[in-house]
Amino acid sequence: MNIYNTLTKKIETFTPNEEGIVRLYTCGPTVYHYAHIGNLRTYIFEDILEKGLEYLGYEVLRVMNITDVGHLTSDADSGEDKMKIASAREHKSVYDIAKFYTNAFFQDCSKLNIRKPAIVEKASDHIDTYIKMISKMLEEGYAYLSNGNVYFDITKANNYYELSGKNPEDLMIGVRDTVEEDKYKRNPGDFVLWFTTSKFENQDMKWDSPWGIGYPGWHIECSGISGKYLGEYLDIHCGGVDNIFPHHTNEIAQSEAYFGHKWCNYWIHGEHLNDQSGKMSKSKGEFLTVSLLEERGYNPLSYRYFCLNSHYRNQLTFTWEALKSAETAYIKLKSKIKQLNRTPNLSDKKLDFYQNKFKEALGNDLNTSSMLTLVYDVLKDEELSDFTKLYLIDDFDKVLSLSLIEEPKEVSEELEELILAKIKQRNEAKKNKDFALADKIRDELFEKGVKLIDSKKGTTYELI
RNA sequence: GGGUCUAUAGCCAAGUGGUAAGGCAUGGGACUGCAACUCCCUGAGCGUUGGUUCAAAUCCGACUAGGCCCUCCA
Repeated sequence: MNIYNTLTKKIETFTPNEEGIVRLYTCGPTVYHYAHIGNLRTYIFEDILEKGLEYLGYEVLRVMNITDVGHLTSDADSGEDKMKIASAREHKSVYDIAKFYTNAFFQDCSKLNIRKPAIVEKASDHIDTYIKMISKMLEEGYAYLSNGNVYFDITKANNYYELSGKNPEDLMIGVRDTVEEDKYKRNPGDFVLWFTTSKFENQDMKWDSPWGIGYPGWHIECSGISGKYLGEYLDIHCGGVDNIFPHHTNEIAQSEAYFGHKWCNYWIHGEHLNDQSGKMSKSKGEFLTVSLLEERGYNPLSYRYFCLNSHYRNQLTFTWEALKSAETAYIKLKSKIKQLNRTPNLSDKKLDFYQNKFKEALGNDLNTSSMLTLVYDVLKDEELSDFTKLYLIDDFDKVLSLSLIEEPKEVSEELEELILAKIKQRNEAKKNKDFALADKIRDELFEKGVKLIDSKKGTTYELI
């Protein structure tokens, strides 16, 4: 499998540390609000990555964190804590907020056929791990105490700017006006590992530590959780592009300082979903959630199709028109598949050919667009039996997860009898040119969720 | 100011040096009592401009436009 590595800025052949096994860490959500569909785009891409690696025969050990604490708007000690804001907004404790939005997040994922990672861990459950790491970094001189907080000294890190490709001299401190310089830092780029003093004295989640009562910095949680569950050598770390700097940059600094060696070989980042005015955010424009799509009558999987039709490293612009077009395509595709004859008749002919093509597209930096095209190619291939087509599409759908093959709905005998009688009655009416009656029967059945399909072979029906 | 990415038909989009996948939409046709479903047909020379090459959408340079990042973000 070839994949783009942010660390080297090149497409590389993927080789895990241990043969056949992939240790994959994916940054999870900060659970202070509903996820918008832009957030979810990243999880769709990670889902494809995980399932794609499995398709290629790897065993994937995947861990995701839930950020429920310590996510300040900045390390410069300004701004506000997101969890705290949500807590005040909804008059709930931060714990309830976290629980509520964690559940909401996984519900959204489920609607998009995003598999929940086997290991999902809350940041607030691993305080002892962070304390252990921070203590060691202090002992070894990577970190220092200043004004009650523990900071990481980025000058001690090996190649701190490698991932982000930034040049320290060119960074503009305080590009955003809300960021104030923290005079207690040794270097402007240093970041906080543990807070005991901040502007938020009313922080609800607090723990005792060797440096006083406080809470962890945002970045340490991922290093801590990933190290605890996946060990010292990580194969792949994923997230959205916005995490490259500073979050992932800081994770590398911490983890490598703590472990004392190179930590993660591949960094893969998903691009953003934009709206027509640019980057999608929770604070401006429409707040697009999975629920909103559903309210507007869309199947969430149409959104998944929309994402897969593009590439995870391309910025994608969301418009309702584009979603509509994706939904039409998705419905048509499923409808074509539905017509395939399910009588078992598997031929090996071209099976390998298509499966290899699929692996090729997958291995080509997750070319989901080409993977989708292959579904269309299979459907069009006259040399394949219907059953073979279904077999291949089912196989591809293990990765695509678009629920392309629907099990036919069960029809009770009574209902079937009724429908067949109605169809017979309608055919009589048609024969007698009583089209009013024929249409009436069609409409009545439609209201009961039965759609009639007229073809040369006669009239059949399908449940909707 | 620095960095980085992108630019392919009305729209989404593949393309990784050998002469433009696929999807949606459009238009035409078949089927139908009408309709839905389905099927067939239907379109671009790849932002502009230099260069490298026998050959460039694909490589290099410049320009233009746009997105994103530079301590909140997926």
